[in-house]
Amino acid sequence: MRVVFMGTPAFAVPPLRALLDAGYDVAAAVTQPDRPSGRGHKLAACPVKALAVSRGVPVLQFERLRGAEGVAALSALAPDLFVTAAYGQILSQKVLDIPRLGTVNVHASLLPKYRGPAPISWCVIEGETVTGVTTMMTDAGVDTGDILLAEPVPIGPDETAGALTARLAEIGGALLIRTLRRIEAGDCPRVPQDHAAATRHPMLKKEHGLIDWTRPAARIVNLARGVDPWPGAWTTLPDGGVLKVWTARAIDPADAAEAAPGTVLHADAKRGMAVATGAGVLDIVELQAPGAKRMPARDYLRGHPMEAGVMLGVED
RNA sequence: CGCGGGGUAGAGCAGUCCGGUAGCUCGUCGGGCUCAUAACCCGGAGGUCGAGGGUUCAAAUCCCUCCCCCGCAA
Repeated sequence: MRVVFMGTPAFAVPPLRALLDAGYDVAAAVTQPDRPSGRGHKLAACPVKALAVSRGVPVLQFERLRGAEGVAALSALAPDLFVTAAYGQILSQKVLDIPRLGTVNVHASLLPKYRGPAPISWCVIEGETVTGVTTMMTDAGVDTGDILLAEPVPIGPDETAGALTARLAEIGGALLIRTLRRIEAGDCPRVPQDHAAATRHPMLKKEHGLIDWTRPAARIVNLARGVDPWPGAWTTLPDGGVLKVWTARAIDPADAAEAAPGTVLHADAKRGMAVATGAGVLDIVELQAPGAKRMPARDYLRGHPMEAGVMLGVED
């Protein structure tokens, strides 16, 4: 079977590797164009491109895949199937019509829940305990196509989006191969989604990491997990600097503090850093100060004494 | 050439502007005190000050080059 793979970030790497290892004829890997990024605006190849290059798979990059140039280039490959995984562009009907067998997408949630471009982060932010990977036939909508196979995956209580992404990617690679085998065998299930039960979450933005101290501590813990490694849960220090909260736990203080949400209850190298929230207290375990790398809160406090009573996240 | 912050003992930092014996808070090791403790007291070990070059009687500190880390922006 002749396949064209489309994907860009790290999540798409295991699926592509699985295709190659399973012996599929991958005619090309399509990724988002290299963009100036990172410090110094260096041009960097995305993870999928890096893998494709190392395995000798031709790489195609289109500013607009649905443009005439993209359609022509893809048609010329005469593919049986498209496989997509976090590609980053919406495929037009004209593109979807190219492969004989259609387009299979690997999506990191149990559809129809968590449609959209950042399902893993949102699952963790929302405090889900189970998510999964779904393979589906891509149609003109976003994550709306018929479901092929799905595999539930439990989310660890302390698992971050980054760690979960790595796990789901591997599971997604295996599920993809099982899906293709059954398509080839002609016995792959295919059921329409229950659109009424669908939920959709947006692309993750920097602002999604902003901590609202009036929310319960447990929710802030989930936020920190869900936006790790990007964009990170953050709040502001009195001097305007940004303090990122990477790891935290919710505690139920016996001394039931009645401080306003955002108030630092204590912050020292011995006891760590505790902040009042809308419900419960947030014990900050790992944080990141301006210009520094992430580190245990106790380490940070050794060199940066902070007085109790400081307000975090106050208005500018 | 996108903008900015940083690299000093195992950890987190001060010292750099204005050159002159390497400091702080911890950790660690040994001793003491205490019914006890994340407590307290005494003592010790531990550092090519990111790398290389230059200036100087003298460089963590001033000048040049390079490496690495972080934030913003994408």
